[in-house]
Amino acid sequence: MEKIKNALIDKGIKPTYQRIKILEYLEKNTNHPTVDMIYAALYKNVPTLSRTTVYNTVDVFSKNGLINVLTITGSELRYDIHTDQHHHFLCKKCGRIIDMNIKCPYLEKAKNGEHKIEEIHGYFIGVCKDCLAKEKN
Amino acid sequence: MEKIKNALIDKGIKPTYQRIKILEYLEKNTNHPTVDMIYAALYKNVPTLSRTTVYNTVDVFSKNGLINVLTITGSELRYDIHTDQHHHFLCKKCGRIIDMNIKCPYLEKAKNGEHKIEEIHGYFIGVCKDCLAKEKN
DNA sequence: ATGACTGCAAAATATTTGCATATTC
DNA sequence: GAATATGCAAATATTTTGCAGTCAT
Repeated sequence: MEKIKNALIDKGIKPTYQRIKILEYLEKNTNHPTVDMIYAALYKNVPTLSRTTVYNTVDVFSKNGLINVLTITGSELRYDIHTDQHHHFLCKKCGRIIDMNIKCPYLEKAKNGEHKIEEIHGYFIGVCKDCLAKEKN
Repeated sequence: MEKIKNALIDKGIKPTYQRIKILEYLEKNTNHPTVDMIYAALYKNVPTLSRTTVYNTVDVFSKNGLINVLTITGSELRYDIHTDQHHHFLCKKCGRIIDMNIKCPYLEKAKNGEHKIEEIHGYFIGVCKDCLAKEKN
């Protein structure tokens, strides 16, 4: 918890109790949670927590590059601890988002174009291997 | 209009007046419109048109591969006539979505992985060249 | 102490659903 | 004529906003 606190201070973000808990949750849960999943999980231990605070906090975190925002499902935003550039796979059966470790030098090259590119996102949609296995039964 | 009608029949979609008009609009307007943009534009000439019908129709079209769904902005879904695989650039200043003609064989290779991949999406976020030019003034 | 953060309730926005009517082949 | 599509109104879900009170340094 002290480590997370310092990570926030380093970024110039005031390390409030709620923010530390939210960042802690995002570091432990790499399943790309929604705001509501973060809220529901933390509410048990932090009953005064408000959804508004979760919205505010993920907004602050993403503006400071601590986390990424995924727009992949189209119905809600999902959040992801910022690590090395990676892509995502959305299973249309179970709804899980799975990390894909693919390097794509062609996308990187686009940075030399006429527009100023700040973020690169890649994602795939299909059926994950677990759901494929279930289908066979 | 007859050509669009036949395109729908070919896909096994009943070519109703509303559907023809919506597909016609999407062919002419490659600016990746929202449902509301489609609705507002067509409402002038088709006053009985309902937003529900536009939602239904883009759903039918995307399921039949006539159009693509873009989740890039996170606040609403946007639609794009299906052409060759291409990627998108979202300008965070003006909100425009611009087509990027980049081929990325590395993303294609992911199809050989353990998950069944049906769609490949890539997008970039940044500041477009027009907004960059304006900033300099 | 002061400026930033939190949390509640209400609002705004986007999308979905139920159902009666209309349209297509 | 049967099946499908349309359109309205109401419901749902997500996210944003205004504001009063609280907390961190």
